Amino acid sequence: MSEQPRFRPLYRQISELLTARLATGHWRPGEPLPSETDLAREYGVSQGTLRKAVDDLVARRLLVRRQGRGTFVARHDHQRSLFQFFHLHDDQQGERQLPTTRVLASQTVRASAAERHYLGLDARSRVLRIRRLRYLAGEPVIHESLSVSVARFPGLVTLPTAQLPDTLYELYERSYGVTIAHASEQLRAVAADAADAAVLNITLGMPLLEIHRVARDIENQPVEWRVSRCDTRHHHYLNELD
Amino acid sequence: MSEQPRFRPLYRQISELLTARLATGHWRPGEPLPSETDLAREYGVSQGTLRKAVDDLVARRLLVRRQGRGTFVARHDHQRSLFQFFHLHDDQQGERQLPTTRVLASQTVRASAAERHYLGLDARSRVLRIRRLRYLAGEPVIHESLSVSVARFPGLVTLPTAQLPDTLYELYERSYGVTIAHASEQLRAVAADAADAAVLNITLGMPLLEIHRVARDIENQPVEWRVSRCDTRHHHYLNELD
DNA sequence: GAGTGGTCTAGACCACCCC
DNA sequence: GGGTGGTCTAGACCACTCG
Repeated sequence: MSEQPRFRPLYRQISELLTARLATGHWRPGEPLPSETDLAREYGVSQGTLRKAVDDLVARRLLVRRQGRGTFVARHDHQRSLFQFFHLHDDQQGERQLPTTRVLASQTVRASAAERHYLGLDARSRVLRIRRLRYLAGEPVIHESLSVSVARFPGLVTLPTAQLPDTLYELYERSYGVTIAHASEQLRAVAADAADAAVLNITLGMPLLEIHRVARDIENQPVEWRVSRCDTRHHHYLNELD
Repeated sequence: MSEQPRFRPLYRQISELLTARLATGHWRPGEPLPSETDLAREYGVSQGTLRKAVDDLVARRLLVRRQGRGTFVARHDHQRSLFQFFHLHDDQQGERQLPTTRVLASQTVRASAAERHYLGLDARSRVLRIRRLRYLAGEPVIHESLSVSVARFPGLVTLPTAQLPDTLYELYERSYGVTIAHASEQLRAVAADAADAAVLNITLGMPLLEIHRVARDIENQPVEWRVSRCDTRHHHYLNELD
């Protein structure tokens, strides 16, 4: 009994066309789009309508406008990782920074039930599992495990772990044309297990902030599942409600 | 050396005028504003420009548009509390609901250093401190302490604790004309202390999700400081990143 | 100065709600 | 049917960037 929208405004249709075109990689990250007047002519609408469509993609951070220069396909640069995806802050309000990373383990295995569920995979799928330790200001703070579908990232398995960048989303985008557009996180408090204690240099059972994250691409398909366990004695997860 | 904006668009100026007018209570929560054409005429701008100004307040959830009916001052109803301010979800994706509440203690005291800091109070200010237990599906899940300035909420002190509603923001709005417009939260994992253990019916030292929240009014002045300690064995804090 | 995004207008028309 | 928000247009002009 779901309601069908009786009316789809023009700008909505156009924003969907633009989204689809972005998803196919027709324009690459960092590239400029044609000017608004050109795009408006191409789609046969006024500049105002075209702008409303672009507004939508800008709000979803798929495009970036720069006055006087043009409209560009958004990239996963440092700033975006920091503000959209990394919410852990130092308790002393110093300069924010992204963590550095050391890979602890990496293997390809049959997807577990949880991985199949969160990544939308079938029973025979294989995943690449990476376990890593992340440092802030030189101190180990995050013990993290993540999984991606091997089929979705062919060749990633053979990449030496030392060559994995700190921010994987840049790698997904640059090497595979996969753009992480949004993510949903579940937070809980858990007790440190033996593995956590060993690498984070803390005592067994100490409270950790556990973050489950499913990251999705432009078309809302799940791409990566990640569980981060964070030592919050000197850091906190910041969330602005507005 | 901060940059001065060289140019302030008309719609920005008007959205500021509208915001100021809302802050004074010129229109009350739930009330309709004049129609867009009337407001546009009043401010001497076109409907398009007036709409852009209103768009801004709608995005900040200060106003709500209802097609065919009008534009209304937003209210702190159930839905808004649930979606904007309450992020704790049951692990079994059932119907979401707001917690019920039992007040454990209530007192007025000199503001502590932390309270003065978070609420922007001076050394002699007094605060009302409330400690309460919040239940989801009948189970105690959140052990919460909150503080508000006595000066800001005169008379609240004398209200019988049994008459405090589950969602205080409705009370602030209805009885004092104070609208909570946004909040910022800091999350950490902590160990349950004796008081937590007693009321949440858990063991000492068990990991809890601690949420510090400063809630601010339309003019960005801090109104309430709150620390919630949550049992996350069967619940999680949900955050959508997009 | 040429080109881009950003603002603003006046007016027309559409979708929706309620009387 | 009358009023409200929502869409769309064509055109003008402004602010900004870069060569």
